[in-house]
Amino acid sequence: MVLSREHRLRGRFVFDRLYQRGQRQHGDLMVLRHLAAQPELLKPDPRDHNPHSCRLGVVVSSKVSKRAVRRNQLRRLLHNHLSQLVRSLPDQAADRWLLISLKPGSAEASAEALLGECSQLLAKAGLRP
RNA sequence: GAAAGCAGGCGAGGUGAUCGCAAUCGGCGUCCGCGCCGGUUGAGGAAAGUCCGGGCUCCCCAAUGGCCAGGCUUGCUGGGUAACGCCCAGUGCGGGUGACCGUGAGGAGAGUGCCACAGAAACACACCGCCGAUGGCCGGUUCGCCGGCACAGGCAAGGGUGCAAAGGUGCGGUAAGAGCGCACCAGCAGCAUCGAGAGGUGCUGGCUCGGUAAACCCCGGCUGGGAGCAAGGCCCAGGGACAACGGUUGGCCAUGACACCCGUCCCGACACAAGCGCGCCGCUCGAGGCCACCGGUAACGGUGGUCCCAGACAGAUGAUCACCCCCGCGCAAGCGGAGAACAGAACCCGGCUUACGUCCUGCUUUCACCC
RNA sequence: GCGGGCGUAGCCAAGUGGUUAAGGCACCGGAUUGUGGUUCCGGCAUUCGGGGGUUCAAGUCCCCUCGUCCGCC
Repeated sequence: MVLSREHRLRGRFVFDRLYQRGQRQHGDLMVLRHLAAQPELLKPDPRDHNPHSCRLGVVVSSKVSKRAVRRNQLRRLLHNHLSQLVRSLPDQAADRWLLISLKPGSAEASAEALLGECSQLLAKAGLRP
């Protein structure tokens, strides 16, 4: 299951704002940045109907892995996980922006470790199942 | 049967279901922004490395032609191609028992440079050595000459050095020797002949020339230069008013022709910051794929038919389940296992290189065994 | 997309085609000392990232490749 359009972070200004002002939760494998939603910064798209929905993003730089296939796998794994989480917690997640950046070394970690740490960081940020 | 060589194909098996993503088509609805429903399509042989060649776009050389400079791993011959440093066929050389494979393969007889150590000498020679026929000296003499010395001189066979010592081996020849003569081999030149050519074969000749050009270089060949889709174009928001922007990347000649400044209203999402388009096009139909026939040894070409096959912009192509297919165990029911590896489009093609690899197919060689 | 550099011992590194590839730190052994440090002497068995080629000879020249760092739009 891939993130749908209304749950994706889109536009350069959105990412600039998250990097500058987002609150950070650090883990061993990744960094979580989160922020209250500011819908006016989103890249306008007429097909996007819910500006207040939860917005998610996953960043996997080429320092994580030099091979694009591995980066795609990591992105899909986390997208799947986050997509299910957003569905299970619609109320807590509304009006939140979340950005996960993987650190170098996470390419060798197992799927369980990555998803476990992801849930842990989300809990620190206030998102508990 | 084993080992090996070559050529070629394939590379997320098939069907269905559920939840999702991207593009597109149709229908319905619409507040004209879009929504819903249904259909279709959705990574690769290397998409990679970026090592070459192009297409396309803009800038510069005014344009066209030419010359020079510069550049080029361009370098046997003939062909293929839009082009190539690629491909095909052949020649020579090298390797392998063989099938077959490799090949940067012009010139050292234009010039310059280098050839460490060793060695006498590395475009030039005599250390050890051989001889001393001819001269010279000494002795003898039957006055013909003989013996000795190694002074002049001759030689480069043998030894030694080295990657390499100037044709090799053998016989003759000689004072000793030497292509000095001869036979064979290798090389060179000329002639004849075969071939489209690189070259092959044969005959004759005089006997002879170190290596290195992936050292500089010479010769032949090719070539306008530069930037790259973040190219570039369009729309407008806006900006500037004698400033801004452009005149960026070789020279010369035909030709009067590159300037002591020139041109134009200009720039344009670029203009101090803030703010203002996270705009549109380019963007996928192409030297295109597949099939058949014809020409060609082949690379490839021609004709006809047929198909439309990713176009994102924080960037899609994913997850789960069931059955069938395959393998192992088992009489069977059934149980267990594998479907991988290398790897992810970003303007597009043709090559090369590298990574990976299972399965399959065909042909051939060598060895062993049987008939 | 375009372009550039680097790779030599555990670390930092020098190296006009020609002996056995400088040097420093570290490490090891020995000497000196009652012991340790300092000092002195000796050592470090380095496929010069990997493969292939040219050459009599390659760390050096040529080609391919791997890793790594960086620049510009």
